[in-house]
Amino acid sequence: MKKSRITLKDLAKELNLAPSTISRALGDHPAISEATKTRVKEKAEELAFIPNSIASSFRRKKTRSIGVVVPRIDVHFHSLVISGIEEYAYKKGYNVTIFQSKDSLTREKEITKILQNNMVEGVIACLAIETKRSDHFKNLKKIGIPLVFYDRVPSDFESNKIVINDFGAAFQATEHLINIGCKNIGHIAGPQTTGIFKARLEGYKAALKKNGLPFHSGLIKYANNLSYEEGVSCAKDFLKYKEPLDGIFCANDYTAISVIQVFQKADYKIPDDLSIIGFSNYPISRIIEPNLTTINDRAFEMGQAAAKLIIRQIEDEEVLIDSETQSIKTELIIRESSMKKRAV
Amino acid sequence: MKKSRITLKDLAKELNLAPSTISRALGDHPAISEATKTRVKEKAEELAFIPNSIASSFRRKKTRSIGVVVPRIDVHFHSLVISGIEEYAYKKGYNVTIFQSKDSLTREKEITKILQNNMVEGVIACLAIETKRSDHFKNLKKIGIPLVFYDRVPSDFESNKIVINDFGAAFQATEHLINIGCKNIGHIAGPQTTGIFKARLEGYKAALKKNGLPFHSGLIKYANNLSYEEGVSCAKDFLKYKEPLDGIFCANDYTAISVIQVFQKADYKIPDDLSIIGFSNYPISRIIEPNLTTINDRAFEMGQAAAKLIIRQIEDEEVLIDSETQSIKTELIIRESSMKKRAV
DNA sequence: AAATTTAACGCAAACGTTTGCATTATGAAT
DNA sequence: ATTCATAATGCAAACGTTTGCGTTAAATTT
Repeated sequence: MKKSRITLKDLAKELNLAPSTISRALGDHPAISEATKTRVKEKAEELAFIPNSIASSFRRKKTRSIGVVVPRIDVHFHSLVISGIEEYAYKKGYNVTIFQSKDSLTREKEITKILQNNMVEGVIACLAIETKRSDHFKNLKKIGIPLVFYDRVPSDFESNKIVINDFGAAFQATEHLINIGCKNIGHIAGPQTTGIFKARLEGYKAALKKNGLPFHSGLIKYANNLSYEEGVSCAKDFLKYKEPLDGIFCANDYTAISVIQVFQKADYKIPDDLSIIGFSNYPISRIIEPNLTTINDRAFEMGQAAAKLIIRQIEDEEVLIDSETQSIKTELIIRESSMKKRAV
Repeated sequence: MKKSRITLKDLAKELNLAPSTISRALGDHPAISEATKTRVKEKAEELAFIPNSIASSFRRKKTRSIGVVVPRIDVHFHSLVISGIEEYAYKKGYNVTIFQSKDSLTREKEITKILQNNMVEGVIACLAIETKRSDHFKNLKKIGIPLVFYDRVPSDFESNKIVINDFGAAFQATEHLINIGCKNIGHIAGPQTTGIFKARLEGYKAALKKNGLPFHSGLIKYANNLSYEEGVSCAKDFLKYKEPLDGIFCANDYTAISVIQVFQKADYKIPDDLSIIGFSNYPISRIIEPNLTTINDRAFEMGQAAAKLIIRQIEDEEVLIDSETQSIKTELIIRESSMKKRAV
């Protein structure tokens, strides 16, 4: 098990050169002649020399790795973001280390503590649901570790953010329902303690208002975790509403699918009697019948953008920008669940 | 940005102690008196001392991190495995660094090369689809890095593996169809170059054979990537089969759902006319109507088992076991798609 | 021919922590 | 009073790489 591996010094001895020369030769330093460079590289190849990246990291104080803190890896949205991060980071020669907070504040605090150990050069994070105050992240920033948040971003301090325009997307979705002729439009909202769900609700309301549609509080159902099961119960409530709904915009796809199924069982024709729109473009949305109209939140691209931003922050010597917020363009994907056959 | 952080030496000077004493005090070494231990710890707290884990890793040759190589992070199965890995690793004080091969052999080779840089103490991997020979992983093993494969494991060299009994699970699923009265059972098979799909096909065949059901090659459709779309086309082929099928076992959930939808459109009643079973217990399987009977492949538990195994290998001084294969128990989840209303 | 530049490489320190061994002080045993 | 064990701490090297600066020899200029 314990093989002592070849070091740069070994190479040096073998070639009768100084370690510094080896180091520079392998790093293509201009002050080394081409001749010795190839000599060194050949010998390195021959002896299967593998540089000790830990020693290197230690010496230059650069680990070329970034930490990612997500609520849960197995939530499709986050796995897409991570994929985007890895994709970009890999290209740039960075590797990514993952932590899941499991939406627990305590665990998130633990993680931020761990991340202070010089392990990572930058941190990308999505706040845990439980997190209201993010001082633990401030500590990271304080010791000079660049920080980028995505999706659920802190509201209590300035920082780099990758977000989508939840308000705009919700507005667009709701207005689409209005445009196809819906008059009684409901909304399944997420927990209002979280900014993105608040924004989606506001977008919904704004679209109603702009188009002169009345708004009743009964048209909104609040869900805590937007699970499929919660969606079912919200949908059943909607069924009992005083007048029949003809459109529902849901804060995510799972609840939207609940609505489809519940209303179908109640003999509603989708989309003719009721049009439905979800949020996130989960794989299931193009499989469920009718296919679900939804918002493509471009999770993968968010990840890429986050990685790009954090790496720029890491590498730029002179950071002039104190903080930056990027809003990724969303897209309304219109599918069957909002295509009425009757003319409008 | 560039704050020079407090080091262990600084602490030592501050307290008029030797660095070695500080190190030992913080590490609760028995040879240090309780008095100085608390003195040191208090000062450390006061000055917000954060140990430099890179320096530590460098000195002790232990990084406490494990590398994970997956085809794609955003495939639900893998994100669940990663979640399981992170969960266990985190508890044990390890962190996990993720790489995606994107199912490309070249990229996988690049990654294994990177992983030789002393960065990680162990590697957990699932082979890329393209990978037939896994010499690049042998290199890792050669330099003493413990290796654990999961799901798609190499067949060309001995190594630690976390698998499920694909044969047994397929056998159980098929036999369940037989038990509820199916006589003409089809199978949508995955690429036969991959061991797990081969085993699922074999399990299907074995169940037919054991129960005296005839087997026709027309009962099997081969898919390359088992996508939803491929499933649709396989299902349409099945519709044209000389005699009507009454049961179909699919190598994954997506194709099973295609089958449900295609046959429903052809006015089949599911499960009465046709019973269907998928594989993997994807979230969609409990949402689609009728709910899909499927195999729980326990991805999360596989991840946990892989992490447990790799950490044991890392920490055990005397590794007596050369290689170990763990087979995780699967579970047939019976849902509506295989519950016939007529008695059998 | 002497002075100066340039090219190529070596020296040695440094990064922050850990650890085997040595040292000192303290109390116990002879 | 001396020896011996024990407890608590210090010394210094080591881990492998990088880097500023010094050195040498060759090439160029005056």
